[in-house]
Amino acid sequence: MSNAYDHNAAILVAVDCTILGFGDGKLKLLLFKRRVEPFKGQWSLIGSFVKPKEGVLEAATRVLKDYTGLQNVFLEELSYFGNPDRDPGGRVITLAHYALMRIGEQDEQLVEKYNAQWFEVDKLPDLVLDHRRIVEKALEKLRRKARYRPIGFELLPQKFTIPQLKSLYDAIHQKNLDRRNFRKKILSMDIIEKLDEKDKTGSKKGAFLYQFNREKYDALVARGVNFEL
Amino acid sequence: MSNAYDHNAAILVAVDCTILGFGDGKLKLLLFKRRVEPFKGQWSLIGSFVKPKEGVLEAATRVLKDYTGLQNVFLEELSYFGNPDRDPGGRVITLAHYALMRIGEQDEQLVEKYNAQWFEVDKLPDLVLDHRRIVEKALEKLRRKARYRPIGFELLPQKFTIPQLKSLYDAIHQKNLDRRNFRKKILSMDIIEKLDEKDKTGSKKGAFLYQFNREKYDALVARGVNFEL
DNA sequence: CCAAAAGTGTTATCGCTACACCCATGA
DNA sequence: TCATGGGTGTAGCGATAACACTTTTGG
Repeated sequence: MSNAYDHNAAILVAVDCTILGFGDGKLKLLLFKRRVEPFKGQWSLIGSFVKPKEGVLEAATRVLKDYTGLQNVFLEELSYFGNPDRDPGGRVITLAHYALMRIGEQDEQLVEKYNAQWFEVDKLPDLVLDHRRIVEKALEKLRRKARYRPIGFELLPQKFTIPQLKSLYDAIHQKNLDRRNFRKKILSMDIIEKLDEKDKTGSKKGAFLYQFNREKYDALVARGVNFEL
Repeated sequence: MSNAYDHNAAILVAVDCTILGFGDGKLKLLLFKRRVEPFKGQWSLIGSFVKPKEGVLEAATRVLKDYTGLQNVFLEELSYFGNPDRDPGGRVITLAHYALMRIGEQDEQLVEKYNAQWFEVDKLPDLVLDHRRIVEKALEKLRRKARYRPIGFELLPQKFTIPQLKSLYDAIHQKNLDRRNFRKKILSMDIIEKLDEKDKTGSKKGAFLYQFNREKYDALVARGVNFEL
C-alpha cells in the first residue's frame, strides 16, 4: 500500500454493533462471546476491523450479517470511541453502530455458533473494553431518536397489538404511559392499520393486531414529525 | 509499533472541523485554503490526522486551537465519513466534528496565516473531497440539536438583543418566527437577564441587551428541556 | 415629522393530561 | 362467575398561534 499521506501513522479502525431487540416487555441486547485475545471468552459486542477497500457502514453491515444472518435491519452510526488506551491489545478506534431487530429473526445456527445470547438491558453482564459505555450511549440515542422518529416499529413483529407497542415505548422511555392517551395518539398519526385478527397471548379477551402502513410511515419520517409520547 | 492485532490492515484516521458562526443575520462557515496535495489551495475544512497517542476529540480540539486560537468553544462529534474512495490521496477515514463560535473571537493572525474566510452557508464555494456533504450534515445536526438544546447562545456575543437572538433562530430554522411569541417563550424560560444597556446598531430606538444566566442555562440543558420555537 | 425597528397583551385553538367504566373470555 | 387485560370518551388545562397598536429616535 502506498499513498500520498504515508508519512502519517496509520491506526486500526474497527466497527462494533450494538444489537437491540424487544421481548417480554423488556429491551434486550444481543451479546457474543469474544473470540480473540485479549479478553477471549468474555461477553462483547460484535465487531470487526474495517478492511482496506471496504466502507465503514459496509463493514458494519457485513458484521451484522455474519453474526446474525440478517440484512436490511435498521443499522445506524452511533459514535466513535477513540481513546488511545481503550484497548490494551493495541491502538484501535472503533466506530460504534446500533441495530434494531426483531428477536427471533436472527439465524439460530449462527447464534449458537457464536454463543450469542439476549440480555435485558438492565441486567447486563460485564462487558469487555468500553463496550458498556457503547451500550449506554446506544440506549441514550435510542431514547432520543424515538422522540422524533417512530423507531419502535423496527423492534416489533410485523403484526403487533397496541398494548405491545405501548409496552415497547414504556420500556424505551422508562415510564408508564396512559393506555388511552397512547392509543389515541398513535391512531391519530394514521400510520397503523387494524387487522381482523386478534392476538390472544396477552389476555383472555385478546387484542386486535395491527400492522403499519409503510408509505404513511415513511412519509411521516420524511416530514420529521414530532413523536413525543 | 507492535500490537496484538498487527495482522490487520491499518487505515489513516483524520479529524475535520466544521466551524459555524453567525453574523449579519446569516449562518456562516469558516473555510481554509488547503495546504497539502491533492487539491492544495482549494477551500476546505480544517483537519489533521489523529496522532498515535492522541484521543480523537483531543485531536479535533488541537486542530481547532491551532487554526483559530480558540479553546473552550462548543465542539462535538458529527459523523464518520469512511467511503474507501472518498480521498484520492489514500484511504482515509475522517471523523467529522462541528464547532460553534462567535465570529470575531478567532485569532486574526492565525486566520490570516491560513487564509481563512467566513462564508454564508448558502453561498459556499466548491470544497475539496466530500467536505460539502460534511457541512450539510453539520447543518442538519445543528438544526436538530437546536430543538432540544438552546445551542444558539454559543453563536452570539455575550451581550445580545432579543431581536438578534430571534434572527439567529430564523437563520437556523429557515423560517420567520413571530416576534412577540418568540420573546414570550424565551423570557418564560428564565435563562436570560436584561441589562441596562441598549444596542443601537439595529435601529434608532435601540434594543435592550441581554446576557444569559449560565447556571439556569446549564440546569435547563441538563434537564433536557424542549426548545422548539 | 416620519421611517424603521422595538416593545407589549389578548383571544382562540389545539393538544396533552387525567381519569372511570364496560367488554370479552378462559379458567 | 370472576379475574384479567382490552377497549372507549370527556372535561380541564396549559401551551401555542395569530394578530395590531404604541414607543422611541436618528435623519
